[in-house]
Amino acid sequence: MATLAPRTPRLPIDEVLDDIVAALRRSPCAVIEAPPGAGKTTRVPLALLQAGLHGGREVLVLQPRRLAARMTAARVADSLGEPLGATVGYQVRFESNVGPDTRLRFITEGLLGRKLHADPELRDVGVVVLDEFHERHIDGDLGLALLRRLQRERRPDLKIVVMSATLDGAAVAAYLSEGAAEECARITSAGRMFPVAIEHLGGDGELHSGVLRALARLVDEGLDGDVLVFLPGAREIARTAETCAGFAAHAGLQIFPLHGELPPAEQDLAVRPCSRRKLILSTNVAETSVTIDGVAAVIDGGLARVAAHDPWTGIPTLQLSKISRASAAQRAGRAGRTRPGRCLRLYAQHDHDRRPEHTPPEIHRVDLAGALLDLHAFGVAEPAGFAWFEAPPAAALQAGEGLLRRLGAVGPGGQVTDLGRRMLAFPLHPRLGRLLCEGIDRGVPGLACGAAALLSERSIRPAGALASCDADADVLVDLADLEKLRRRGDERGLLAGPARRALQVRDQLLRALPRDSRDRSKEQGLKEQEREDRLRMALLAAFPERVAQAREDVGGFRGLALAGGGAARLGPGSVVRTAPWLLALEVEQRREADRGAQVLVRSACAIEPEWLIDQLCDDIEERDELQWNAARERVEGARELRYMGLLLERTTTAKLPPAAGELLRQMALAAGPEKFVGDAEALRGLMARSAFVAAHVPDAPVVTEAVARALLAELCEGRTSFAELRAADLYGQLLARVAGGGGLERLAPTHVQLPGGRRAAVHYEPDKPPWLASRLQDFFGMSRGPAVAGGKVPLVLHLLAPNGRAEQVTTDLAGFWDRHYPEVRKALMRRYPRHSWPEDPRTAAPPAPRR
DNA sequence: GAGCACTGC
Repeated sequence: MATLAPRTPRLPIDEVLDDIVAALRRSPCAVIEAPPGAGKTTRVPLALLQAGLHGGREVLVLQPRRLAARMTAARVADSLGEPLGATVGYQVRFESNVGPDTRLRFITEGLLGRKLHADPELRDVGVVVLDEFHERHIDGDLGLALLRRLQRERRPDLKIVVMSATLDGAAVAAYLSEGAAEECARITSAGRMFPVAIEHLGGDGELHSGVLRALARLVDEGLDGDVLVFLPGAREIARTAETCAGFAAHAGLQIFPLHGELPPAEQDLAVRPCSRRKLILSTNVAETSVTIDGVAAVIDGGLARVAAHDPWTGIPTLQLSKISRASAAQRAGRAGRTRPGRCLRLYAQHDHDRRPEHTPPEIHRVDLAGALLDLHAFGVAEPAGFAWFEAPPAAALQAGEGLLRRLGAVGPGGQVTDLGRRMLAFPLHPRLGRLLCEGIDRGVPGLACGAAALLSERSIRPAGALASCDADADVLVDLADLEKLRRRGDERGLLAGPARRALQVRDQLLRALPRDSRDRSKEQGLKEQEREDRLRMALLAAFPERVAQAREDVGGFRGLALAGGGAARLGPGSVVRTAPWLLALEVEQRREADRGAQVLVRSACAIEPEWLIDQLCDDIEERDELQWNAARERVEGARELRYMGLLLERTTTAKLPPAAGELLRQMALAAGPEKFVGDAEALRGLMARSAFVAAHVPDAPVVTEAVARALLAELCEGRTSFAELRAADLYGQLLARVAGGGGLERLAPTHVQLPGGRRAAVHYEPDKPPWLASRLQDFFGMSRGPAVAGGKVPLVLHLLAPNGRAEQVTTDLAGFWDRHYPEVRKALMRRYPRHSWPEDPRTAAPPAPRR
């Protein structure tokens, strides 16, 4: 048996290694809490192996990141004086270094799911260690739940060890003990960190000038070492670099930007020791993924961009938010790795103290479709009843399940369909799995592999690159450039790293194709236009609800109306410049403090409206009964109704096959398409606001999707009208609970009645001053907040005519605003007591915090 | 004036 080389230094965790081993002999599970510097990653797995707890099988160590899996494996192998791939090995995507004698295997969290699909009993594994569990990635959460289930049902001998730096270990221990014969053991260790002196500088003014002030202070007070600055994004980094350039040069500091889009060589520059003192301007990469030695001081801007997923629209969001206290502590700790340090926070102490303790774990934020498909494949028919470590929000579960049904991956009984099984064979999001299956069925597997690779990895073009042509799809142009890169090494206009990674993923997908679809000669025999059309149809199957219709340009951008409701803009990098109908493939809803919510489409694909009808008819006509039900659900779903309205504009029911035509006709007869569209959207808004209210107001009435659907059914059958619904106070009640008064609901309808009896969907165009718009958005959840400019409230109304056509009208509701501002102000004062709220918004400056 | 960080046979 391998033993530690004598030169290995002692670490704090060594004090408790015997306790850990003893505990695991008694109990099947253990939780180890040890702060950074304790040495848990390098010592604990090895100690378990040396104690023989693995029973001759493997010890599997889960890491959140590939780099960590590789590096720690190398360090542990080195501590044994062995090469990698002997006793100690690692395995990450595209790369593996293990041998026949390997007993300690470091893998990424994402690989565990793949291993479980290959061998549901994990027969080669004796111990699983989940490292850095406090980061709470969805793969880690899901991994823990699946391992617990496996241990209880089929592998009582399997040992589960959870290691965490800052997490409250009690919750994990309770989860692992719940209903078990043996309690889960809990062991804590000291860490090894140097003290960091933290100061709060308060923050008014902009980030970049705040950084300069803090830097000047550090230099003034005798800075000795490097400075690490945390900023939310590349844009802020560039701005701060500009602002600090002169001072830094004067103080002998060299500036290094550090963020994810930089090529590895430039990232290395920021991390490596340097002859001059460094000023490193970094995003969150430096919080967990990259460690930098020699940092004497941290300047923390207190902000980060947080990615999430909006279950109500199915659109990914990117929101600038305040970091949690745990995250702030982690950032400060970066100054105390090798010596005592300082941390200057660009926000006030009271601001810090009021922040949430932890960043919400991924399971509360992200799209669950992939995780849910895995669960179904592991035999969990009802994910809502699954023993999650922490259950995801009900709305997200419903959205994920809905998407899986719609993609045809899961049937109504929660069983994985044949199509779903085929999708599971690929390491891709279910949408992209469907894209590949559809590409195979339509005879273009090669093109589909390329498109799926591009859509699953980060963009291959620099941010801000402008469209170079007018084409049918961004992925098609990207694929042509990837081909140039592959054939001739031509990197022009591309980001070399991401482009090569996309090629690597594409090749992996090509290898994963079923044997009988690997022959690409037939595909290559097709005319180019035919091939591309087939790919675009496959994309429609993968993104069925992301249909969009072009509208007039807004501020130089192509305006889009989304089938699911709401407006979007086509990014300037997209090549889809003229197509009237398209798919929004890569979408992002941004919300920044100083401007309203914006939906930006970065990657699009032109489609023919007839395909929409074809797709619907396919679902209705050609599939079995389960599919028929799914299609019916699709048509009946509130979101679909607007989509149906758009469809009805372009076609008549006469062109449809009988069943589809009948369904459409019945629905159209029930209320008329314009009513459909209006009421469905209003209901969706109601649910969104209700969810928002429920999150902020204890005991608020909640309108669940079931209730909303029931109401919708009543509307469709003519038993009630939207006006009655509103009169019944459900809608007003909810808003009143937040706003504390009547009248406000009239500021937030998604629809209004116009003179002449026309209905209009309302989209508030955010304008200056933006601060009020962003505050109001908090009230109305998903709806765009109104804004005030010089006393005028400009509103952009998308009028939906009975034929489904939308027209855009800008109007001015200044008088309306004047009548209601006092109520709004009262509510704002209650909600944001630390700010002073002007009597008259027309003359007001942005609110300043009260001293 | 428009792109946080990760990850998968």
